[in-house]
Amino acid sequence: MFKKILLVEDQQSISKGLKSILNDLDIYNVETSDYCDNALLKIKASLAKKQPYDLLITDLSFKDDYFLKTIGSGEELIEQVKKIQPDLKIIVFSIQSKVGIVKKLVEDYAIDAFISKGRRESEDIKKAIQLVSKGKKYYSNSILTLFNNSRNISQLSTSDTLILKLLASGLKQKQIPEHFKKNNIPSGSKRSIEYRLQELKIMFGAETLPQLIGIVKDIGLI
Amino acid sequence: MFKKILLVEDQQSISKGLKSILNDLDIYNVETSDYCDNALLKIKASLAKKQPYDLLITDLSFKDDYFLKTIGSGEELIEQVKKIQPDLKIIVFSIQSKVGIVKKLVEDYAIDAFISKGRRESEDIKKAIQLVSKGKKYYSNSILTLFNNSRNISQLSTSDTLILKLLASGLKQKQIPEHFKKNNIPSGSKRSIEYRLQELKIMFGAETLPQLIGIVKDIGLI
DNA sequence: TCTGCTTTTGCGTTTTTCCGCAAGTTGATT
DNA sequence: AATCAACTTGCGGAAAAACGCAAAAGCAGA
Repeated sequence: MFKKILLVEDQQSISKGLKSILNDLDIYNVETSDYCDNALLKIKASLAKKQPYDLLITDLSFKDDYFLKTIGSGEELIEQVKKIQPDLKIIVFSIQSKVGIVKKLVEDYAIDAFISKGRRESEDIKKAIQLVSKGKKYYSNSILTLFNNSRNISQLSTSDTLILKLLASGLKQKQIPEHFKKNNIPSGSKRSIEYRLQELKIMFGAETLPQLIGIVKDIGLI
Repeated sequence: MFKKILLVEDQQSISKGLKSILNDLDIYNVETSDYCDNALLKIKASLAKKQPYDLLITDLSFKDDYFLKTIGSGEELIEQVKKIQPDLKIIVFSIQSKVGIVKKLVEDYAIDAFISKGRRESEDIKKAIQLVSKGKKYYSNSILTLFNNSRNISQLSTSDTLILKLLASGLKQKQIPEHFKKNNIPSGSKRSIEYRLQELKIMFGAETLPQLIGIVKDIGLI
């Protein structure tokens, strides 16, 4: 199991919550940092002292509170960390599972786990920590489906998420073309909406529209 | 604003999180209790000392850790509290928004706010506290729709939630009759499923099936 | 038991969604 | 400029969902 953990999270409540979950797993040596620059400094310092961390748990988005910050997101932090300590295990714990970012994290930075905040987060965290400590990967369920297909899912366009939001708000899919036209959004023909919903279903592994909405709600995409 | 608050919540992480949200509102005099019996004792004691609480924030479900507990749920706690201090404002903060329980809390015990944990909880909490301090009520969005209709929604049958779960899991609604038959669940004809989905849509104020699934996901019903 | 209400069920029609086909568009690569 | 792949769009038909109607079943209260 892990011996020295760094937790990077700016919302105090969440970081406290995570700590107590870690305690449940008999992990107590957890340091915290509430912004990325500070986290990177800590990692550098511990490397220099030859007492490196063996796990980094980080959020992706941080409040813009600090004047002197150079690293603004968990993504950048991970990029920097990989340069100085490539073997450090990384678990990302984020509310915004933007498909493109997740894909980049998994494929380019080879993060060891991705957990989306929300329902079942604590179970997910426990699972993730146990698996990662054994050298395995863990990606929370709904994220997993994103990688089970050949398509390029890096960028969900804003109009894709708009379609999903409109559906979740009660519009029938045949009403969406009208909405697109009214707001001068391109590519809004009936058949295009159908096509894109089809693609979205494939992308998220959904069989039906109701399931698709359920999944994107679970992921936190809308 | 409130001067003396009691927070009843057994998960330490959440109670810490709530405290920090309260701090954002410049509220610092918050006592906490992690099980119901203890909470009731505190309320009695403070009444006796003529320094009563003016707000109670409580969860509904608690872990079964304590040997000597007599009050096992937030619901029972509220029932007891109403007997000894009827004017105490009550905010319920719970993950399980079982429709029947919520309805009972609102209609029978006249709780001042109900917030379902999950997306947007901190905003909801802030809104709730501000409104309740002005003597108003606040029920988080998705719960509200439950009360905007004449129907008796106290009891969602288990097969109602089953239908919703099956839909969210990707079954087409025409496949549901087969599933009901296979598992010997009564009232599973195609037309019945249609009828009950119709009722559920009315109940939750949904126009379409995808929206219905979105709503029950938000509520945490499934 | 009778009465009135809700739920269940079947049937048939309308509406909506789904999807194949084919032609046109766009944008990147060679 | 030619090419290729992905996206857009329209048309039309198949599949599924939505819904009105009406009969039957179930159930609670007078």
